[in-house]
Amino acid sequence: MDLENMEVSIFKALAHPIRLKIIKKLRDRIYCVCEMNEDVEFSQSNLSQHLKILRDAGIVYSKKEGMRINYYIKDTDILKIIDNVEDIVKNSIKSLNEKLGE
Amino acid sequence: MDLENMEVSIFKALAHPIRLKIIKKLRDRIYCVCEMNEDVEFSQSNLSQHLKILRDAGIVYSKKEGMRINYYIKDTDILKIIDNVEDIVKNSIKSLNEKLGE
DNA sequence: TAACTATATTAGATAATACTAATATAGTTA
DNA sequence: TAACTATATTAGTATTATCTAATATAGTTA
Repeated sequence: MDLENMEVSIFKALAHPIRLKIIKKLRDRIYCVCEMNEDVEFSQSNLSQHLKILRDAGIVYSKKEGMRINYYIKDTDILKIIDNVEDIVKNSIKSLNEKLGE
Repeated sequence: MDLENMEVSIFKALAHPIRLKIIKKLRDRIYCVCEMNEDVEFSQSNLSQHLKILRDAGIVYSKKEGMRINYYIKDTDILKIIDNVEDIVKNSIKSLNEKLGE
């Protein structure tokens, strides 16, 4: 796979509400799959598939620890991207509100 | 649309090789649609549809200038994200090569 | 070793996205 | 005003992604 496609596959991995939520959770601390499964509205197999997509994109990795499999952010640089996109959205809403208030 | 979904729609917009290529072109200078169409392997309507997706995501905007419609990066903060993802991919390849060389 | 726990994988249905070809729009030049 | 240029939109098809349900794996405890 070439550079361009690797970049696209990272964006694809980020481009889903469930996966974005998972990454944001892992920003704060480690989670095992069972914990993630708790506060999630969809099936266990679906969560597992999303985790695989994140693993394949090189964004997270998993480690067996005791009974559980814990997930970690692999490349914390990815968090910069998340921060950036959060800022972009917040700013675009802010400037929209300013326009409406004029 | 809530914040989370706006973030996802930005990532979705970035998650396609053609659209990523368009954004990278526009990083350097303004392009009209006709120019973009030239060095592109797919149909004009397809390009137009991708441009619409980028417009709808708030990443680019278009302006009629003379006969042409020129495209611009709307929010240059988006370029930081592109830069970040390029770095992430380059670094991951670099560290992979280092591991192989050990 | 049987039952249990935690997680992953597969198969198949449904939904979303991307593509091409055809058509529409709107401004321009002959 | 007819033909032309640049771009957008629509319709239909093909491809890809997502979801659920079922099944598999592998370690653990009774």
